[in-house]
Amino acid sequence: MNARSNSVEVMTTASRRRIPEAAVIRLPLYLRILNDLSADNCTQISSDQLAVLAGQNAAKVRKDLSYLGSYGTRGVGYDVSYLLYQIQRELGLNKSWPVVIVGAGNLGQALGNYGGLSERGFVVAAVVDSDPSKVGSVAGGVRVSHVDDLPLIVQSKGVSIGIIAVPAQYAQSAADLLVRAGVGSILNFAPIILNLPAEIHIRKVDMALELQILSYHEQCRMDARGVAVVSDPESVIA
Amino acid sequence: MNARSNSVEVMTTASRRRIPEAAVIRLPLYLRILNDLSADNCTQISSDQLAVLAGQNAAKVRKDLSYLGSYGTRGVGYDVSYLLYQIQRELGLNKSWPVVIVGAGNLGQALGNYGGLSERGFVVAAVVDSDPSKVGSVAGGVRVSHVDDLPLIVQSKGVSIGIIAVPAQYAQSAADLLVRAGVGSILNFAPIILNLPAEIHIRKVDMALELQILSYHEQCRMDARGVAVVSDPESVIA
DNA sequence: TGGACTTCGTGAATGAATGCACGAAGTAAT
DNA sequence: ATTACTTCGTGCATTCATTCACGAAGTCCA
Repeated sequence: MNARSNSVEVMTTASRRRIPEAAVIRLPLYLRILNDLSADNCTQISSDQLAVLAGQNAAKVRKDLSYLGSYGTRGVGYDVSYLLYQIQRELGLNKSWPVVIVGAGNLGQALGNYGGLSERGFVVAAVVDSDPSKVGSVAGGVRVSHVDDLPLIVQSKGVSIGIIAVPAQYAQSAADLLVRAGVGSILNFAPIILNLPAEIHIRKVDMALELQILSYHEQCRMDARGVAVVSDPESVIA
Repeated sequence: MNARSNSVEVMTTASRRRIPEAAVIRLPLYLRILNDLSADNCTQISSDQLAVLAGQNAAKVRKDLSYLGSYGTRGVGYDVSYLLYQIQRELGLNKSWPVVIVGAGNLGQALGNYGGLSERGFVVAAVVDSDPSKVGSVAGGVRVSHVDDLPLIVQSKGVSIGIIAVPAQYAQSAADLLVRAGVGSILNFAPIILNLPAEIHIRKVDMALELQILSYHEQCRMDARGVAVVSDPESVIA
Protein backbone atom coordinates (compact mmCIF):
# COMPACT_ATOMS: atom_id res chain seq x y z
CA MET A 1 0.00 0.00 0.00
CA ASN A 2 2.79 2.33 0.89
CA ALA A 3 4.75 1.57 -2.20
CA ARG A 4 1.63 1.91 -4.27
CA SER A 5 0.69 5.32 -2.91
CA ASN A 6 4.24 6.41 -3.48
CA SER A 7 4.34 5.51 -7.11
CA VAL A 8 0.96 7.06 -7.70
CA GLU A 9 2.33 10.19 -6.16
CA VAL A 10 5.21 10.11 -8.58
CA MET A 11 2.86 9.59 -11.49
CA THR A 12 0.66 12.54 -10.74
CA THR A 13 3.35 15.01 -9.80
CA ALA A 14 5.96 14.13 -12.37
CA SER A 15 4.60 14.76 -15.85
CA ARG A 16 3.30 11.68 -17.63
CA ARG A 17 6.17 9.74 -19.16
CA ARG A 18 5.88 8.87 -22.83
CA ILE A 19 5.01 5.25 -23.46
CA PRO A 20 6.67 3.55 -26.45
CA GLU A 21 4.24 3.20 -29.32
CA ALA A 22 4.66 -0.57 -29.44
CA ALA A 23 3.47 -0.76 -25.86
CA VAL A 24 0.59 1.66 -26.42
CA ILE A 25 -0.71 -0.64 -29.12
CA ARG A 26 -0.83 -3.54 -26.70
CA LEU A 27 -2.51 -1.73 -23.85
CA PRO A 28 -6.01 -1.93 -25.35
CA LEU A 29 -5.41 -5.62 -25.72
CA TYR A 30 -4.65 -6.08 -22.05
CA LEU A 31 -7.60 -3.89 -21.26
CA ARG A 32 -9.97 -6.16 -23.12
CA ILE A 33 -8.59 -9.26 -21.44
CA LEU A 34 -8.81 -7.70 -18.00
CA ASN A 35 -12.38 -6.71 -18.72
CA ASP A 36 -13.23 -10.29 -19.56
CA LEU A 37 -11.46 -11.52 -16.45
CA SER A 38 -13.27 -9.02 -14.32
CA ALA A 39 -16.58 -10.19 -15.75
CA ASP A 40 -15.59 -13.70 -14.72
CA ASN A 41 -14.98 -12.48 -11.16
CA CYS A 42 -11.27 -13.06 -11.41
CA THR A 43 -9.55 -10.60 -9.08
CA GLN A 44 -5.87 -11.40 -9.44
CA ILE A 45 -3.67 -12.23 -12.40
CA SER A 46 0.03 -12.80 -12.92
CA SER A 47 2.05 -11.45 -15.80
CA ASP A 48 2.51 -15.04 -16.88
CA GLN A 49 -1.19 -15.76 -17.19
CA LEU A 50 -1.87 -12.42 -18.82
CA ALA A 51 0.88 -13.10 -21.31
CA VAL A 52 -0.73 -16.38 -22.32
CA LEU A 53 -4.11 -14.73 -22.77
CA ALA A 54 -2.63 -11.91 -24.80
CA GLY A 55 -0.39 -14.15 -26.87
CA GLN A 56 2.72 -12.37 -25.63
CA ASN A 57 5.82 -12.95 -23.56
CA ALA A 58 5.56 -12.42 -19.79
CA ALA A 59 8.54 -10.09 -19.58
CA LYS A 60 7.03 -7.94 -22.28
CA VAL A 61 3.75 -7.75 -20.41
CA ARG A 62 5.51 -6.69 -17.23
CA LYS A 63 7.53 -4.06 -19.04
CA ASP A 64 4.46 -2.72 -20.81
CA LEU A 65 2.60 -2.45 -17.52
CA SER A 66 5.59 -0.92 -15.79
CA TYR A 67 5.28 2.12 -18.05
CA LEU A 68 2.07 2.91 -16.20
CA GLY A 69 3.71 2.64 -12.80
CA SER A 70 4.35 -0.15 -10.32
CA TYR A 71 0.90 -1.55 -9.91
CA GLY A 72 1.74 -5.19 -9.31
CA THR A 73 2.47 -7.01 -6.08
CA ARG A 74 5.52 -9.24 -6.07
CA GLY A 75 4.72 -12.80 -5.25
CA VAL A 76 1.07 -12.24 -6.08
CA GLY A 77 0.46 -10.55 -9.40
CA TYR A 78 -1.80 -7.71 -10.42
CA ASP A 79 -5.14 -6.76 -8.97
CA VAL A 80 -7.44 -7.03 -11.96
CA SER A 81 -9.78 -4.17 -11.27
CA TYR A 82 -7.03 -1.82 -10.16
CA LEU A 83 -4.98 -2.54 -13.26
CA LEU A 84 -8.09 -2.19 -15.36
CA TYR A 85 -8.62 1.23 -13.90
CA GLN A 86 -5.04 2.30 -14.47
CA ILE A 87 -4.92 1.21 -18.08
CA GLN A 88 -8.23 2.89 -18.76
CA ARG A 89 -6.96 6.05 -17.21
CA GLU A 90 -3.74 5.96 -19.20
CA LEU A 91 -5.62 5.44 -22.44
CA GLY A 92 -7.98 8.23 -21.59
CA LEU A 93 -10.94 5.88 -21.36
CA ASN A 94 -12.26 7.02 -18.02
CA LYS A 95 -14.30 9.43 -20.04
CA SER A 96 -16.40 8.70 -23.10
CA TRP A 97 -15.09 10.02 -26.41
CA PRO A 98 -17.51 11.39 -28.96
CA VAL A 99 -16.64 10.30 -32.49
CA VAL A 100 -18.04 11.38 -35.81
CA ILE A 101 -18.48 9.00 -38.73
CA VAL A 102 -18.11 10.44 -42.22
CA GLY A 103 -20.07 8.40 -44.73
CA ALA A 104 -23.50 6.86 -44.22
CA GLY A 105 -23.14 4.07 -46.75
CA ASN A 106 -23.02 0.38 -45.91
CA LEU A 107 -19.83 0.68 -43.93
CA GLY A 108 -20.76 3.85 -42.11
CA GLN A 109 -24.08 2.37 -41.05
CA ALA A 110 -22.50 -0.88 -39.96
CA LEU A 111 -19.99 1.02 -37.84
CA GLY A 112 -22.68 3.21 -36.37
CA ASN A 113 -24.67 0.16 -35.37
CA TYR A 114 -21.70 -1.68 -33.95
CA GLY A 115 -22.50 -2.16 -30.28
CA GLY A 116 -18.89 -2.65 -29.26
CA LEU A 117 -18.24 1.07 -29.51
CA SER A 118 -20.31 2.24 -26.60
CA GLU A 119 -19.06 -0.62 -24.44
CA ARG A 120 -15.53 0.56 -24.98
CA GLY A 121 -15.77 4.21 -24.24
CA PHE A 122 -16.94 5.76 -27.48
CA VAL A 123 -20.19 7.34 -28.50
CA VAL A 124 -21.24 8.23 -32.01
CA ALA A 125 -21.85 11.96 -31.84
CA ALA A 126 -22.89 12.15 -35.46
CA VAL A 127 -22.92 10.44 -38.82
CA VAL A 128 -22.52 12.81 -41.74
CA ASP A 129 -22.86 12.35 -45.48
CA SER A 130 -22.75 14.61 -48.49
CA ASP A 131 -25.69 12.92 -50.18
CA PRO A 132 -28.82 14.94 -49.31
CA SER A 133 -30.99 11.89 -49.84
CA LYS A 134 -29.28 10.16 -46.93
CA VAL A 135 -29.57 13.10 -44.56
CA GLY A 136 -32.34 12.55 -42.06
CA SER A 137 -32.22 8.76 -42.12
CA VAL A 138 -30.97 7.01 -39.03
CA ALA A 139 -27.69 5.11 -38.60
CA GLY A 140 -26.27 3.93 -35.32
CA GLY A 141 -29.09 5.46 -33.37
CA VAL A 142 -28.12 8.84 -34.77
CA ARG A 143 -29.83 10.86 -37.43
CA VAL A 144 -27.56 11.43 -40.42
CA SER A 145 -26.49 15.05 -40.78
CA HIS A 146 -25.17 16.88 -43.78
CA VAL A 147 -21.43 17.10 -44.08
CA ASP A 148 -21.62 20.89 -44.16
CA ASP A 149 -22.58 20.78 -40.51
CA LEU A 150 -19.36 19.00 -39.62
CA PRO A 151 -17.52 22.03 -38.16
CA LEU A 152 -20.51 22.90 -36.04
CA ILE A 153 -20.92 19.35 -34.78
CA VAL A 154 -17.25 18.91 -34.00
CA GLN A 155 -17.09 22.19 -32.12
CA SER A 156 -20.31 21.89 -30.21
CA LYS A 157 -19.85 18.28 -29.16
CA GLY A 158 -16.12 18.46 -28.61
CA VAL A 159 -15.35 15.68 -31.06
CA SER A 160 -11.67 14.94 -31.48
CA ILE A 161 -11.80 11.61 -33.32
CA GLY A 162 -13.18 11.12 -36.81
CA ILE A 163 -13.90 7.91 -38.68
CA ILE A 164 -13.70 7.86 -42.47
CA ALA A 165 -16.13 5.43 -44.07
CA VAL A 166 -16.44 6.84 -47.58
CA PRO A 167 -15.20 5.40 -50.90
CA ALA A 168 -11.51 5.87 -51.60
CA GLN A 169 -11.98 8.73 -54.04
CA TYR A 170 -13.65 10.91 -51.43
CA ALA A 171 -11.48 9.93 -48.50
CA GLN A 172 -8.88 12.65 -48.82
CA SER A 173 -11.42 15.45 -48.94
CA ALA A 174 -13.30 13.87 -46.05
CA ALA A 175 -10.06 13.88 -44.11
CA ASP A 176 -9.39 17.50 -45.00
CA LEU A 177 -12.85 18.43 -43.80
CA LEU A 178 -12.34 16.60 -40.53
CA VAL A 179 -9.03 18.31 -39.89
CA ARG A 180 -10.38 21.71 -40.76
CA ALA A 181 -13.30 21.08 -38.43
CA GLY A 182 -10.82 20.52 -35.63
CA VAL A 183 -10.49 16.77 -35.25
CA GLY A 184 -7.10 15.55 -34.00
CA SER A 185 -7.21 11.83 -34.80
CA ILE A 186 -8.61 9.85 -37.69
CA LEU A 187 -9.46 6.20 -38.19
CA ASN A 188 -9.46 5.54 -41.91
CA PHE A 189 -11.33 2.65 -43.51
CA ALA A 190 -10.75 3.81 -47.07
CA PRO A 191 -7.99 2.03 -48.99
CA ILE A 192 -5.87 5.08 -49.61
CA ILE A 193 -3.02 6.90 -47.88
CA LEU A 194 -4.19 10.19 -46.47
CA ASN A 195 -2.01 13.22 -46.79
CA LEU A 196 -2.35 15.12 -43.53
CA PRO A 197 -0.50 17.48 -41.20
CA ALA A 198 2.01 15.67 -39.02
CA GLU A 199 0.23 16.51 -35.78
CA ILE A 200 -2.85 14.52 -36.77
CA HIS A 201 -2.82 10.95 -35.49
CA ILE A 202 -4.07 8.43 -37.92
CA ARG A 203 -4.70 4.70 -37.99
CA LYS A 204 -6.05 2.67 -40.84
CA VAL A 205 -8.05 -0.48 -41.33
CA ASP A 206 -7.85 -2.22 -44.68
CA MET A 207 -9.04 -5.76 -45.09
CA ALA A 208 -7.59 -6.31 -48.54
CA LEU A 209 -4.19 -5.27 -47.27
CA GLU A 210 -4.39 -7.71 -44.37
CA LEU A 211 -5.38 -10.51 -46.70
CA GLN A 212 -2.45 -9.72 -48.96
CA ILE A 213 -0.09 -10.04 -46.03
CA LEU A 214 -1.56 -13.45 -45.29
CA SER A 215 -1.33 -14.33 -48.94
CA TYR A 216 2.42 -13.72 -48.78
CA HIS A 217 2.80 -16.18 -45.94
CA GLU A 218 0.71 -18.80 -47.67
CA GLN A 219 2.79 -18.28 -50.77
CA CYS A 220 5.96 -18.82 -48.74
CA ARG A 221 4.47 -21.98 -47.32
CA MET A 222 3.80 -23.31 -50.79
CA ASP A 223 7.27 -22.41 -51.98
CA ALA A 224 8.71 -24.20 -48.98
CA ARG A 225 6.81 -27.34 -49.93
CA GLY A 226 9.00 -27.43 -52.99
CA VAL A 227 6.54 -26.28 -55.59
CA ALA A 228 9.15 -24.90 -57.95
CA VAL A 229 7.80 -22.13 -60.10
CA VAL A 230 9.35 -20.25 -62.94
CA SER A 231 7.35 -17.14 -62.48
CA ASP A 232 9.19 -14.57 -64.50
CA PRO A 233 8.03 -14.49 -68.11
CA GLU A 234 11.19 -12.76 -69.32
CA SER A 235 13.41 -15.46 -67.97
CA VAL A 236 11.24 -18.01 -69.73
CA ILE A 237 11.56 -16.19 -73.02
CA ALA A 238 15.29 -15.72 -72.52
CA MET B 1 18.70 -5.69 -69.06
CA ASN B 2 21.63 -7.91 -68.43
CA ALA B 3 21.73 -7.10 -64.78
CA ARG B 4 18.00 -7.59 -64.61
CA SER B 5 18.02 -11.02 -66.16
CA ASN B 6 20.82 -11.94 -63.87
CA SER B 7 19.03 -11.03 -60.72
CA VAL B 8 15.89 -12.79 -61.88
CA GLU B 9 18.01 -15.82 -62.48
CA VAL B 10 19.33 -15.60 -58.97
CA MET B 11 15.82 -15.20 -57.64
CA THR B 12 14.42 -18.27 -59.23
CA THR B 13 17.33 -20.58 -58.65
CA ALA B 14 18.31 -19.53 -55.15
CA SER B 15 15.47 -20.21 -52.75
CA ARG B 16 13.38 -17.18 -51.95
CA ARG B 17 15.03 -15.05 -49.29
CA ARG B 18 12.95 -14.24 -46.27
CA ILE B 19 11.65 -10.70 -46.25
CA PRO B 20 11.49 -8.90 -42.88
CA GLU B 21 7.94 -8.77 -41.61
CA ALA B 22 7.99 -4.98 -41.38
CA ALA B 23 8.72 -4.85 -45.10
CA VAL B 24 6.11 -7.47 -45.96
CA ILE B 25 3.48 -5.32 -44.32
CA ARG B 26 4.38 -2.38 -46.55
CA LEU B 27 4.46 -4.26 -49.82
CA PRO B 28 0.67 -4.36 -50.24
CA LEU B 29 0.74 -0.62 -49.70
CA TYR B 30 3.19 -0.07 -52.53
CA LEU B 31 1.15 -2.43 -54.62
CA ARG B 32 -1.97 -0.38 -54.23
CA ILE B 33 -0.16 2.83 -55.06
CA LEU B 34 1.46 1.32 -58.13
CA ASN B 35 -1.92 0.07 -59.26
CA ASP B 36 -3.33 3.57 -59.01
CA LEU B 37 -0.33 4.97 -60.87
CA SER B 38 -0.68 2.38 -63.57
CA ALA B 39 -4.34 3.29 -63.98
CA ASP B 40 -3.19 6.89 -64.48
CA ASN B 41 -0.82 5.76 -67.23
CA CYS B 42 2.21 6.59 -65.19
CA THR B 43 5.03 4.30 -66.33
CA GLN B 44 8.00 5.35 -64.21
CA ILE B 45 8.38 6.29 -60.57
CA SER B 46 11.31 7.13 -58.30
CA SER B 47 11.71 5.88 -54.75
CA ASP B 48 11.33 9.47 -53.68
CA GLN B 49 7.92 9.92 -55.26
CA LEU B 50 6.76 6.52 -54.11
CA ALA B 51 7.86 7.36 -50.59
CA VAL B 52 5.74 10.49 -50.58
CA LEU B 53 2.70 8.61 -51.82
CA ALA B 54 3.19 5.86 -49.26
CA GLY B 55 3.96 8.23 -46.42
CA GLN B 56 7.39 6.68 -45.92
CA ASN B 57 11.05 7.51 -46.21
CA ALA B 58 12.72 7.03 -49.60
CA ALA B 59 15.57 4.91 -48.25
CA LYS B 60 13.07 2.62 -46.61
CA VAL B 61 11.16 2.24 -49.84
CA ARG B 62 14.32 1.35 -51.72
CA LYS B 63 15.35 -1.13 -49.06
CA ASP B 64 11.92 -2.73 -49.04
CA LEU B 65 11.97 -3.09 -52.80
CA SER B 66 15.51 -4.37 -52.79
CA TYR B 67 14.31 -7.46 -50.92
CA LEU B 68 12.51 -8.45 -54.10
CA GLY B 69 15.60 -8.02 -56.25
CA SER B 70 17.21 -5.16 -58.13
CA TYR B 71 14.33 -4.00 -60.20
CA GLY B 72 15.12 -0.29 -60.38
CA THR B 73 17.20 1.62 -62.88
CA ARG B 74 19.69 4.06 -61.43
CA GLY B 75 19.18 7.57 -62.63
CA VAL B 76 15.64 6.72 -63.72
CA GLY B 77 13.60 4.95 -61.10
CA TYR B 78 11.31 1.95 -61.26
CA ASP B 79 9.18 0.78 -64.14
CA VAL B 80 5.69 0.85 -62.70
CA SER B 81 4.21 -2.16 -64.40
CA TYR B 82 7.29 -4.31 -63.94
CA LEU B 83 7.50 -3.47 -60.26
CA LEU B 84 3.78 -4.07 -59.97
CA TYR B 85 4.27 -7.51 -61.41
CA GLN B 86 7.16 -8.33 -59.13
CA ILE B 87 5.40 -7.27 -55.95
CA GLN B 88 2.33 -9.21 -56.96
CA ARG B 89 4.42 -12.25 -57.61
CA GLU B 90 6.20 -11.96 -54.29
CA LEU B 91 2.94 -11.60 -52.40
CA GLY B 92 1.51 -14.57 -54.25
CA LEU B 93 -1.10 -12.42 -55.96
CA ASN B 94 -0.51 -13.59 -59.50
CA LYS B 95 -3.10 -16.19 -58.70
CA SER B 96 -6.49 -15.67 -57.14
CA TRP B 97 -6.92 -16.93 -53.58
CA PRO B 98 -10.17 -18.51 -52.53
CA VAL B 99 -11.25 -17.44 -49.05
CA VAL B 100 -14.02 -18.66 -46.83
CA ILE B 101 -16.00 -16.37 -44.55
CA VAL B 102 -17.31 -17.84 -41.31
CA GLY B 103 -20.39 -15.99 -40.16
CA ALA B 104 -23.21 -14.69 -42.31
CA GLY B 105 -24.35 -11.94 -39.97
CA ASN B 106 -24.07 -8.24 -40.70
CA LEU B 107 -20.32 -8.26 -40.86
CA GLY B 108 -20.02 -11.46 -42.85
CA GLN B 109 -22.46 -10.20 -45.44
CA ALA B 110 -20.79 -6.82 -45.67
CA LEU B 111 -17.44 -8.51 -46.21
CA GLY B 112 -18.88 -10.86 -48.79
CA ASN B 113 -20.33 -7.95 -50.71
CA TYR B 114 -17.19 -5.86 -50.52
CA GLY B 115 -16.08 -5.39 -54.09
CA GLY B 116 -12.48 -4.63 -53.23
CA LEU B 117 -11.80 -8.30 -52.62
CA SER B 118 -12.06 -9.56 -56.14
CA GLU B 119 -10.10 -6.59 -57.47
CA ARG B 120 -7.22 -7.52 -55.21
CA GLY B 121 -6.81 -11.16 -55.89
CA PHE B 122 -9.33 -12.84 -53.63
CA VAL B 123 -12.54 -14.67 -54.32
CA VAL B 124 -15.13 -15.69 -51.77
CA ALA B 125 -15.32 -19.45 -52.15
CA ALA B 126 -18.00 -19.78 -49.51
CA VAL B 127 -19.80 -18.14 -46.64
CA VAL B 128 -20.74 -20.51 -43.85
CA ASP B 129 -22.91 -20.14 -40.78
CA SER B 130 -24.14 -22.43 -38.06
CA ASP B 131 -27.64 -20.97 -38.07
CA PRO B 132 -29.79 -23.20 -40.32
CA SER B 133 -32.14 -20.30 -41.00
CA LYS B 134 -29.33 -18.42 -42.72
CA VAL B 135 -28.22 -21.34 -44.86
CA GLY B 136 -29.43 -20.94 -48.38
CA SER B 137 -29.63 -17.15 -48.36
CA VAL B 138 -27.12 -15.29 -50.48
CA ALA B 139 -24.20 -13.15 -49.29
CA GLY B 140 -21.44 -11.80 -51.45
CA GLY B 141 -22.82 -13.52 -54.52
CA VAL B 142 -22.43 -16.83 -52.75
CA ARG B 143 -25.08 -19.00 -51.23
CA VAL B 144 -24.54 -19.46 -47.51
CA SER B 145 -23.54 -23.02 -46.60
CA HIS B 146 -23.76 -24.80 -43.30
CA VAL B 147 -20.66 -24.75 -41.19
CA ASP B 148 -20.60 -28.55 -41.14
CA ASP B 149 -19.61 -28.46 -44.80
CA LEU B 150 -16.52 -26.44 -44.00
CA PRO B 151 -13.99 -29.29 -44.30
CA LEU B 152 -15.48 -30.34 -47.61
CA ILE B 153 -15.45 -26.81 -48.98
CA VAL B 154 -11.92 -26.09 -47.85
CA GLN B 155 -10.62 -29.32 -49.33
CA SER B 156 -12.49 -29.22 -52.60
CA LYS B 157 -11.82 -25.57 -53.36
CA GLY B 158 -8.29 -25.48 -52.00
CA VAL B 159 -9.04 -22.70 -49.53
CA SER B 160 -6.11 -21.69 -47.35
CA ILE B 161 -7.37 -18.40 -45.91
CA GLY B 162 -10.33 -18.09 -43.57
CA ILE B 163 -12.08 -14.96 -42.34
CA ILE B 164 -13.78 -14.96 -38.96
CA ALA B 165 -16.85 -12.74 -38.81
CA VAL B 166 -18.75 -14.24 -35.90
CA PRO B 167 -19.42 -12.77 -32.45
CA ALA B 168 -16.53 -12.98 -29.98
CA GLN B 169 -17.93 -15.90 -28.03
CA TYR B 170 -17.95 -18.16 -31.08
CA ALA B 171 -14.69 -16.98 -32.59
CA GLN B 172 -12.40 -19.51 -30.95
CA SER B 173 -14.47 -22.49 -32.05
CA ALA B 174 -14.79 -21.00 -35.52
CA ALA B 175 -11.02 -20.75 -35.62
CA ASP B 176 -10.63 -24.33 -34.44
CA LEU B 177 -12.97 -25.48 -37.17
CA LEU B 178 -11.05 -23.56 -39.80
CA VAL B 179 -7.74 -25.01 -38.68
CA ARG B 180 -9.11 -28.52 -38.52
CA ALA B 181 -10.52 -28.07 -42.00
CA GLY B 182 -7.03 -27.27 -43.24
CA VAL B 183 -6.82 -23.51 -43.48
CA GLY B 184 -3.35 -22.02 -42.91
CA SER B 185 -4.10 -18.34 -42.35
CA ILE B 186 -6.88 -16.51 -40.57
CA LEU B 187 -8.10 -12.95 -40.63
CA ASN B 188 -9.98 -12.33 -37.40
CA PHE B 189 -12.60 -9.62 -37.00
CA ALA B 190 -13.77 -10.80 -33.59
CA PRO B 191 -12.45 -8.86 -30.61
CA ILE B 192 -10.70 -11.77 -28.98
CA ILE B 193 -7.25 -13.33 -29.01
CA LEU B 194 -7.35 -16.67 -30.75
CA ASN B 195 -5.41 -19.56 -29.33
CA LEU B 196 -3.96 -21.42 -32.30
CA PRO B 197 -1.02 -23.61 -33.35
CA ALA B 198 2.09 -21.57 -34.05
CA GLU B 199 2.18 -22.48 -37.73
CA ILE B 200 -1.11 -20.73 -38.43
CA HIS B 201 -0.70 -17.16 -39.60
CA ILE B 202 -3.15 -14.77 -38.16
CA ARG B 203 -3.99 -11.09 -38.48
CA LYS B 204 -6.71 -9.22 -36.72
CA VAL B 205 -8.91 -6.23 -37.34
CA ASP B 206 -10.50 -4.54 -34.36
CA MET B 207 -11.97 -1.10 -34.66
CA ALA B 208 -12.47 -0.53 -30.94
CA LEU B 209 -8.83 -1.31 -30.37
CA GLU B 210 -7.73 1.17 -33.01
CA LEU B 211 -9.93 3.85 -31.51
CA GLN B 212 -8.46 3.23 -28.09
CA ILE B 213 -4.99 3.78 -29.47
CA LEU B 214 -6.13 7.08 -30.90
CA SER B 215 -7.80 7.91 -27.64
CA TYR B 216 -4.44 7.57 -25.91
CA HIS B 217 -2.87 10.09 -28.22
CA GLU B 218 -5.72 12.53 -27.79
CA GLN B 219 -5.41 12.08 -24.06
CA CYS B 220 -1.70 12.90 -24.26
CA ARG B 221 -2.51 15.97 -26.29
CA MET B 222 -4.91 17.17 -23.62
CA ASP B 223 -2.42 16.49 -20.84
CA ALA B 224 0.19 18.44 -22.76
CA ARG B 225 -2.16 21.40 -22.89
CA GLY B 226 -1.74 21.57 -19.14
CA VAL B 227 -5.05 20.16 -18.04
CA ALA B 228 -3.82 18.98 -14.67
CA VAL B 229 -5.82 16.04 -13.42
CA VAL B 230 -5.73 14.20 -10.14
CA SER B 231 -6.99 10.96 -11.49
CA ASP B 232 -6.22 8.48 -8.78
CA PRO B 233 -9.00 8.23 -6.25
CA GLU B 234 -6.78 6.68 -3.59
CA SER B 235 -4.32 9.53 -3.69
CA VAL B 236 -7.22 11.91 -3.28
CA ILE B 237 -8.52 10.07 -0.25
CA ALA B 238 -5.05 9.86 1.22
C1' DT C 1 10.19 -16.35 13.15
C1' DG C 2 12.30 -18.21 9.33
C1' DG C 3 12.78 -20.56 5.10
C1' DA C 4 10.77 -21.95 0.65
C1' DC C 5 8.41 -20.15 -2.98
C1' DT C 6 6.19 -16.89 -6.16
C1' DT C 7 6.14 -12.94 -9.01
C1' DC C 8 7.24 -8.26 -10.01
C1' DG C 9 10.40 -4.58 -11.82
C1' DT C 10 14.22 -3.50 -14.43
C1' DG C 11 19.27 -3.25 -16.13
C1' DA C 12 21.63 -5.22 -19.64
C1' DA C 13 22.03 -8.05 -23.89
C1' DT C 14 20.23 -9.12 -28.06
C1' DG C 15 17.76 -8.43 -32.21
C1' DA C 16 14.93 -5.78 -35.61
C1' DA C 17 13.87 -1.64 -38.10
C1' DT C 18 15.01 2.80 -39.64
C1' DG C 19 17.56 6.42 -41.80
C1' DC C 20 21.89 8.34 -43.44
C1' DA C 21 25.26 8.84 -46.68
C1' DC C 22 27.86 7.45 -50.40
C1' DG C 23 29.51 4.65 -54.26
C1' DA C 24 27.67 2.58 -58.49
C1' DA C 25 25.24 2.95 -62.54
C1' DG C 26 22.51 4.97 -65.32
C1' DT C 27 20.72 9.46 -68.50
C1' DA C 28 21.21 13.69 -71.05
C1' DA C 29 23.38 17.27 -73.32
C1' DT C 30 27.21 19.63 -75.04
C1' DA D 1 33.77 11.48 -74.99
C1' DT D 2 33.21 14.10 -71.14
C1' DT D 3 30.75 16.41 -67.67
C1' DA D 4 26.78 17.28 -64.85
C1' DC D 5 23.00 15.27 -62.95
C1' DT D 6 19.73 11.76 -61.29
C1' DT D 7 18.53 7.77 -58.69
C1' DC D 8 19.27 3.14 -57.15
C1' DG D 9 21.38 -0.27 -53.87
C1' DT D 10 23.42 -1.01 -49.57
C1' DG D 11 26.92 -0.82 -45.53
C1' DC D 12 26.77 1.36 -41.27
C1' DA D 13 25.22 3.82 -37.36
C1' DT D 14 21.37 4.65 -34.63
C1' DT D 15 17.19 4.09 -32.59
C1' DC D 16 13.52 1.21 -31.09
C1' DA D 17 11.65 -3.28 -29.36
C1' DT D 18 12.11 -7.67 -27.29
C1' DT D 19 13.92 -10.98 -24.29
C1' DC D 20 16.81 -12.62 -20.62
C1' DA D 21 18.10 -13.00 -16.05
C1' DC D 22 18.32 -11.67 -11.47
C1' DG D 23 17.60 -8.95 -7.28
C1' DA D 24 13.72 -7.11 -4.56
C1' DA D 25 9.66 -7.76 -2.32
C1' DG D 26 6.07 -9.91 -1.26
C1' DT D 27 3.13 -14.59 0.39
C1' DC D 28 2.46 -18.90 2.81
C1' DC D 29 3.14 -22.33 6.05
C1' DA D 30 5.45 -24.96 9.49
